[in-house]
Amino acid sequence: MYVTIVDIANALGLSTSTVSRALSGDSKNVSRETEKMVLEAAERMGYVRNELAVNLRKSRTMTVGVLVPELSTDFYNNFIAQIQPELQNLGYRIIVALSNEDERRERSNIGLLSDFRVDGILLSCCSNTANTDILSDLIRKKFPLVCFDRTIKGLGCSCVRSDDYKAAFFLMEHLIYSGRRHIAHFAGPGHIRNSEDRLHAYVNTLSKHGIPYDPALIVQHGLNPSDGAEEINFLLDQGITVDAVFCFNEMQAIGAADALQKRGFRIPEDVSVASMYGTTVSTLVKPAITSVEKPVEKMAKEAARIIVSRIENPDAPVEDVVIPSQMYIRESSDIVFKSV
Amino acid sequence: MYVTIVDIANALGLSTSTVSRALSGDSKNVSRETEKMVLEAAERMGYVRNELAVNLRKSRTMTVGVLVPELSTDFYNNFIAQIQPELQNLGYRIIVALSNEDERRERSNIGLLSDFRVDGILLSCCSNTANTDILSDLIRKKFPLVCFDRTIKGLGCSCVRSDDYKAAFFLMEHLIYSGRRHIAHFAGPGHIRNSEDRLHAYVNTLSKHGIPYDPALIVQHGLNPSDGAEEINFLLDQGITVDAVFCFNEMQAIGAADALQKRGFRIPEDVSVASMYGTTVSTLVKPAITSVEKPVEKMAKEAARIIVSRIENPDAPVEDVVIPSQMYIRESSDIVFKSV
DNA sequence: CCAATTCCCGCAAACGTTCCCGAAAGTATT
DNA sequence: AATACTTTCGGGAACGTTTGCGGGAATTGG
Repeated sequence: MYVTIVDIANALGLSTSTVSRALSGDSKNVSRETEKMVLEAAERMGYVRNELAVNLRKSRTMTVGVLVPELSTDFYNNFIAQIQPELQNLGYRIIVALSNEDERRERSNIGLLSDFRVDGILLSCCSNTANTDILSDLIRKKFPLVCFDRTIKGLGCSCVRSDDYKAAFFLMEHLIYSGRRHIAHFAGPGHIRNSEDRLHAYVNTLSKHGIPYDPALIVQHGLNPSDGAEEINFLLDQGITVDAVFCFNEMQAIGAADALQKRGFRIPEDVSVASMYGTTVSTLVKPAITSVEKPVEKMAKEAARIIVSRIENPDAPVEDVVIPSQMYIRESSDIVFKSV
Repeated sequence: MYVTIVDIANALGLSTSTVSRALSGDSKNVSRETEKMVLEAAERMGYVRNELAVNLRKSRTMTVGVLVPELSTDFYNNFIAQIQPELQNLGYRIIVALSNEDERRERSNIGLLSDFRVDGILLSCCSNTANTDILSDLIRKKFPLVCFDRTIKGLGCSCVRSDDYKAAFFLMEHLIYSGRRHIAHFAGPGHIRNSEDRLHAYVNTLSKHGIPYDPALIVQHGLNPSDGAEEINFLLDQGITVDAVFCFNEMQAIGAADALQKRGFRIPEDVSVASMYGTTVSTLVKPAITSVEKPVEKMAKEAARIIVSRIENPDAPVEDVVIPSQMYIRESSDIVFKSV
């Protein structure tokens, strides 16, 4: 079906070695003329090189697997869109696998990727990844693994993440400076580092500004708009006073804002809403949601750099790069603007 | 680095053939005991089978390439999320490549996928795909290729798409039945079938209802919110009367709605806005945008079925399945509701 | 007890490359 | 003119697996 270097060699009366060398541009081991001849024949005969055989021989695939929990968030598909050309420039292709926030599928995907002999894996674990045995196994074997965005504590692998703590801190200070005292926090899934960082920031910012910390204001439920609505209603139904909501993600914030408006609250006059890591959706919605944005391009660049450095040198030092985010104050919390 | 069947064979004093057979469950050529022995040894020694070698030997990769123009739209990432388990059930894995709406990258990605010897390609071409020579080449070679969503006319390959014509038709009738006569159309990129179908539906629905067709009401610009805003402003600045906007996509519609409101128009009282193929964003925005929704799961199911049928039988008949969509009337055009 | 099956298993070739090694010829150095 | 080096090429093993073929041992039937 396909034409191989053997066919070319036969057609030209050369050996496969020479053809192989000509094709891979090993110019100092093959004469100008034969090289040209081979290249032309290859073109004419419609040769496409079989990467399978190359990889088998070289035991490298020049491929990195990107394993993400989902693709529906802007962050992940932007990240993938950014990292692909980045790695392509470095000579690597990517293969994307997704776990749909299901730990079992995450495990099976890791198996799939290593079956495929990818040279490295870029991982953002799913929200309920509990047992990290396969991961530590990979790391022990010095397999190039780098975590991004959602990282796991105590796993001795390189990771690139945004500075959740600082971002959450600034967001909280913004709310506090605009006069809010009863700030609810809709938390994220328990064990991933991001949730913890944000929660710590929440607590610490309150204490820094001498605002009493009330555990009842922290709700942990889900990540969708409907969850956000439920969470705010849960608080209000108990008669708890809330003048600001600090959400784990954009979707929660949108749902909460909607529910608040339905109950007659004005945003931001009565209640401010802010969220971590908004995307374009935050700007399209009314009111537009105040949020911090993750520096996707930078994260992709760093992740690409680190993974190939690990691939090319398994003993490269473990890196933990954190990349600062940018806050965008929008209508949902822009009290100063409104009061002017 | 990795343990192979040779290692297992040596450790057990067997031949590689036997080990291979035991591992691949060829139970009638290997005794119960040896099979058990091999399986245990494999487990114990941490054997993972090298798919590269398998594929080289079998000249199959059990992989289908999914080539999409982008990942940021809900449709594409949903499609991928849906098709992955679908194909996994059929024994295939997927590798995702994206062209970023760039024809050159599309071409190079097709090269990449065929280098990789994927068994088939699922393609949604990018908006400016002009020369289809490589595609017809693939088809001529009986390479399993199926187009989805964005299809190209005259290419003799199987495709699965939604019924753009009918969907656009119903959307238009909905606008007309609610009393609209000056309906603008924000068109899509020229040569892809979808744009054409929608435009035809636009024209035909008007004529069916005896509404004069005014070319000035058709604008073709871009696909983003800002484009939608520009397009509506372009019309209004000329003094053209518009009482409804029929958009190619959701983002245009959101931008247009926003621009209309900024100019003091009420939606839907003064102007209705409707769009093809909205996603959850359409429901989050205010006003929520009336749209038709693509049946992603069904499309993914069909695409999976067709591609493997072609892989397993290259002479399978060419199929062109169209899948009906569902209209959701939302605030942006819900005049009946408002007037009651 | 012999012939015909059946059951296991090993041998070796094959998939399409790459790359080490050596051969032959030419070129430069002494 | 002998030596050393360079250039160009072919031979052949190797990557890890599958699989057709053949053969010896065990089982069966008469």
